[in-house]
Amino acid sequence: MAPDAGDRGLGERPAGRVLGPEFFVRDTLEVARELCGKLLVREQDGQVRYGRLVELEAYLGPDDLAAHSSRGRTPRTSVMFGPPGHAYVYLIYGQYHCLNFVTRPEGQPQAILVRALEPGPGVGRCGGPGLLTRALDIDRRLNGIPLAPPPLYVVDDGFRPERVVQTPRVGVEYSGVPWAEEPWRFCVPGLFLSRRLPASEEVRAHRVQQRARGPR
DNA sequence: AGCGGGATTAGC
DNA sequence: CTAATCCCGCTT
Repeated sequence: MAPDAGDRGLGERPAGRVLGPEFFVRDTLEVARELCGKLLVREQDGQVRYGRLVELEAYLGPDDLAAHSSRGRTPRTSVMFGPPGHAYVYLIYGQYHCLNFVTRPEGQPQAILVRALEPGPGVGRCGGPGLLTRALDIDRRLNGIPLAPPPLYVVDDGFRPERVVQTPRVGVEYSGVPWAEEPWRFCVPGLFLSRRLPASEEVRAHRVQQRARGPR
């Protein structure tokens, strides 16, 4: 008899390597860049949904004044000060949740914000940090959990993006120079980004796509 | 106890 | 450009 796994539209775990603490403990900018193109997987009630990470921002606290951890350890930000490879989830503007991956060893409060996801199986529209968490039903219940299956984890399925573009981070103007200008937003050019890239990069991305499509 | 603001989004 | 919406962190 066929086992009932994979039936009823539950979906299956994507093939690949699950990224653990040894991946996230490294230099935050390096981790952010390498996360581009990896799969974010959400498991809930036996259901598996996932999408590909296409936009991430590094927050290098405590020195980085745009990072929550720059104001010291508080109940809200305590997870950022903890061990790597954990989810830091917080509520923003009273209505949206933002998902971060904690990086660096315990005591170094750095993290990577997930800003956009190219939707995969079971994932609807999700163009922005507050919308992708809604699409994957991620909220503060998941704050502080280790990134491991289940219920939330990252998979390297072997895909390597052709290009990764860096720009300044979004919505941190208040932190002032140089923090507001550091190019710590990492994007895989294409649709699904939370915001458009600088015009020069859009043109480049368009050319790359045309070349990939081929002439005619 | 009160107050101001925010790593966002949708709508005018 | 602005309202929505509420938790958090700091001041009183």
